[in-house]
Amino acid sequence: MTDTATGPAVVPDGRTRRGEETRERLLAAAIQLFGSQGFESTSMKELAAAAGVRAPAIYNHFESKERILAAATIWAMEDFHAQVVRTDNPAAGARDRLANLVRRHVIYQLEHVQLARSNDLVMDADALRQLLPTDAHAHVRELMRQHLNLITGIIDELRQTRPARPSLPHPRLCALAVLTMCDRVLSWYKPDGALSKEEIAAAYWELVRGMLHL
Amino acid sequence: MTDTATGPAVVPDGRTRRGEETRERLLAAAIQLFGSQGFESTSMKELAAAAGVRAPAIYNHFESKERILAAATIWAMEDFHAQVVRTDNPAAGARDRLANLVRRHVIYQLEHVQLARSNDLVMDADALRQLLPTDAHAHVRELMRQHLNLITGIIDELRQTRPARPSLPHPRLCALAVLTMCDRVLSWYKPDGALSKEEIAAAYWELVRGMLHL
DNA sequence: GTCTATATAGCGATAGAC
DNA sequence: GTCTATCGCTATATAGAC
Repeated sequence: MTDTATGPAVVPDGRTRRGEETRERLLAAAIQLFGSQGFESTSMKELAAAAGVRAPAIYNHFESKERILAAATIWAMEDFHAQVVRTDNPAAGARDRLANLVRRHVIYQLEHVQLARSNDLVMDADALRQLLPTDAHAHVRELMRQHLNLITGIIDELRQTRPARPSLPHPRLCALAVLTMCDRVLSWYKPDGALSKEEIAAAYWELVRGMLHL
Repeated sequence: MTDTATGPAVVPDGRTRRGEETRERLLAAAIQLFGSQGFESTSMKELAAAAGVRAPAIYNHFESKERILAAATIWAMEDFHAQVVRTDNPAAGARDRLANLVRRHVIYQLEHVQLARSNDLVMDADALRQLLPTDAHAHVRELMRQHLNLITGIIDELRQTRPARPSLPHPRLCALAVLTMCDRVLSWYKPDGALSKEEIAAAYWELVRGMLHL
């Protein structure tokens, strides 16, 4: 039917209701399977089974496997952006804004493991990014750009309000380092560890704080 | 013939010389292609073409596609370990040792892009790690463990020699953060930037230094 | 919308000549 | 050791009944 990421603008009637639910189950399954196994290693048959249908039924909702990747990626990126980036309060102090952005980023990764892993897989691998249709590619890049610009601006503001140590790298480099660290929290946090999510986030902020000499 | 990573211990005679060269070209092609496209997206035909042979000839050197991944991964990991980890001088001061480990790690990533990317792909993705035969998996894990232990020990030593800020996270957490940052340098360093490799490495050390309050 | 059945293509891997 | 030819299988995607 449609393969836009945000879904139809109209409220579905009874006739299309089951189709909508299947579409959503397919998207959820895609995020789960692509994130844990990778895109190429997941077959349409496997994906369909995870959503409770047969493989050909997928094509009633998405025109190709790549379009499923695009829809799932955009959905996951938008969710991250809404919960981490858009909750920033520009009226607050720069230091609090950065602390909250780092904290929400880390907590998000820990609370949405599969979703975050799915995002990372697409963000990291050039190969996967090339699989995305150009419109989805542009959409995702724009969201990443906004996030990076936000962090860079805050770090820049912090540097101007206090006597910056001259050896500290350029704000954009610092912002990239912070984002990279937050993105990769799942690669070293072991859920069986003794630390809670909040403790991990606090430790993370402590590291970032030191890194930027705040 | 054989698919060990280190190659045969004897000097090859004239008869097997061409075979050795083909094997090495296959390994180099595997690192290049797996690193840029991913394992699943690279076909045996493609791999063979990059090495200048036909697909069936691969099976004279490796018994399966997974064994190529294992040999290429171990080769790349050993190379990294030899150039970054084993060059550590235990007699030097802790701070210099850490600085050099960070610097060599960053420079290595920048100078061996494809190789590093290949390593990262295997290290990060659980899916890829599961593709490795168990012996290769154990080998790789042991190298990673040694590296992490080395960094952790140095950070621990640094903390004991100076009045540590109590809020700083556990040495192992700090070590993981440092390693993660170094591993991901390629995700944010754009080669078209104005910074040289040495400048990138210096900026990186500056960030790590601040993070650990050194 | 979902199904069974199928088309079409490419995959990893093998057989056997040279 | 490398080749041509091919096997057996699975992949994505489509056709048409319901």
